[in-house]
Amino acid sequence: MTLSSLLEAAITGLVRFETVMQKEKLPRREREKLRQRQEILTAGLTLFSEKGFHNVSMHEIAEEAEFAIGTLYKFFQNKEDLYRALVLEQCSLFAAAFNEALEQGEDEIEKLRNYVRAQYKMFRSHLPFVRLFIAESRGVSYSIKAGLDQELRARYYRLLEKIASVFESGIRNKRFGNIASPYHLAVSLDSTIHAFLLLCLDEPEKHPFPEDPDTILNIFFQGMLNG
Amino acid sequence: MTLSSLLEAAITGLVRFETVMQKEKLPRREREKLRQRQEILTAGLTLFSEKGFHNVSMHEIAEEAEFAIGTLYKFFQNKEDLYRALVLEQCSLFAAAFNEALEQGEDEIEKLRNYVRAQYKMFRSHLPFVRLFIAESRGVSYSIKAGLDQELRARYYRLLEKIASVFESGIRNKRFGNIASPYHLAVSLDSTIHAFLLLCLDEPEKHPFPEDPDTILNIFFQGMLNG
DNA sequence: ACATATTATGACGCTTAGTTCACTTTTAGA
DNA sequence: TCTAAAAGTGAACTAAGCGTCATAATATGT
Repeated sequence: MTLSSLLEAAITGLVRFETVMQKEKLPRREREKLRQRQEILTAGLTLFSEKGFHNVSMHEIAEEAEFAIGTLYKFFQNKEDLYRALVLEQCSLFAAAFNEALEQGEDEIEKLRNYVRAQYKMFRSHLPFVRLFIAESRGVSYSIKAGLDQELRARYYRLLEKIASVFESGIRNKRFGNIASPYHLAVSLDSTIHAFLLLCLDEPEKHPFPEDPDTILNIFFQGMLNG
Repeated sequence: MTLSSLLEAAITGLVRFETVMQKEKLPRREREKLRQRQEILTAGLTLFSEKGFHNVSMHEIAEEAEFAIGTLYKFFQNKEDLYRALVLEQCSLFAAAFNEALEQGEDEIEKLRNYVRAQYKMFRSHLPFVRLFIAESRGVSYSIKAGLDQELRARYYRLLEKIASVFESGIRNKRFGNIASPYHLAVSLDSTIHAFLLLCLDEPEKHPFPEDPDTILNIFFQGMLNG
């Protein structure tokens, strides 16, 4: 397995990056390179999340990562390439966590609870990336969007389908009432979770994220219409 | 009433811009200036929404608006100032429409229906701005964020409070069950509407926005838990 | 019609930042 | 130890675009 195919796999979301780094027995030099690459990405993440894509220069990233500018260009074709790699890698972590959560759990309700928990957990443990992503995953550059947004959007739709399939299965076996299309329910649940996380990001003490996932889920589980 | 105070009012969202332009009897030259200003803003909106803040130059805006660059600087201190004015003006239109919607309607349910309808209506009639806002309201530049984001966030929180008050009143007079805090319900409803609109923006034929507002509202009105 | 004030213009200066590449340093094998 | 290849470096090149300001055009009042 070559370095580039490993990177490819990591980027595609098949393998977690850490796993790649630890498990595979690459020649020492290759492992070293991979670690350096990672350090550059980390520096980039830090800076991008603090100041935004357009307000961070390659010089800054180089300085933060303690490399010369030229070195960055040994790893990444250009600034966009670096950014793209960074975002895709992080997104893969998120995707893996969410997919896993939706597969764990006895019944549909438990799967959904796990999903809410996973969102919160990833959110908390990856704040810089969350900030970066929320801030400008969509607005960075229309040329980046072309390559990156498409891939990410496709992934997001896949995730929505997966959530929808949980609702669908719950409706099929009568655990849930058939109050709306599974897809609509998925969209609604997911956006609600995000909204709560966003508010929490803004002012954690004013809008704390509910510890109990049912605080959110009950909005969907219990109807509010009387009479 | 001076020009600047009128602009101030328009920006603060107290008066619609068109109203300002038509009703008030300003000296001819002043009205002319206002129209020119508006033309520049429109040019800016078009370009920003197509290419994003950082990929549009002042030269381009000048060309699109058919003015010389220097002229833009007679109206706006700099590029950020222009952008800020643009966003605030558009946001005021949205705020006015949403607030009005939430005030019209016999009961709480009708108010919420009106709100959903208003969101869709504004969305459809202001697509360029929607695109711009979604794409990079947050990621433009951290210096803009400071001034603009704060103001807009405050407005958004006010809107959420207003939606929450509708839920609260509905719960108080027993029309709604007390299944979650009014604020949580507001957050959830609003984010759901946005999510639907967003999907619709991406692929209108695949994710059409539901004509009937109850398609969305029923997710909240009718609980889905059986047994 | 003329003079003066106001407004519009766009070539140019200056800064910033992405990228390159000739050179230095390090590594690895003979 | 020596040498060739690989990796690392950062000064310098280049491009882009913001904002200025001296000048031209236009409007206003006499």
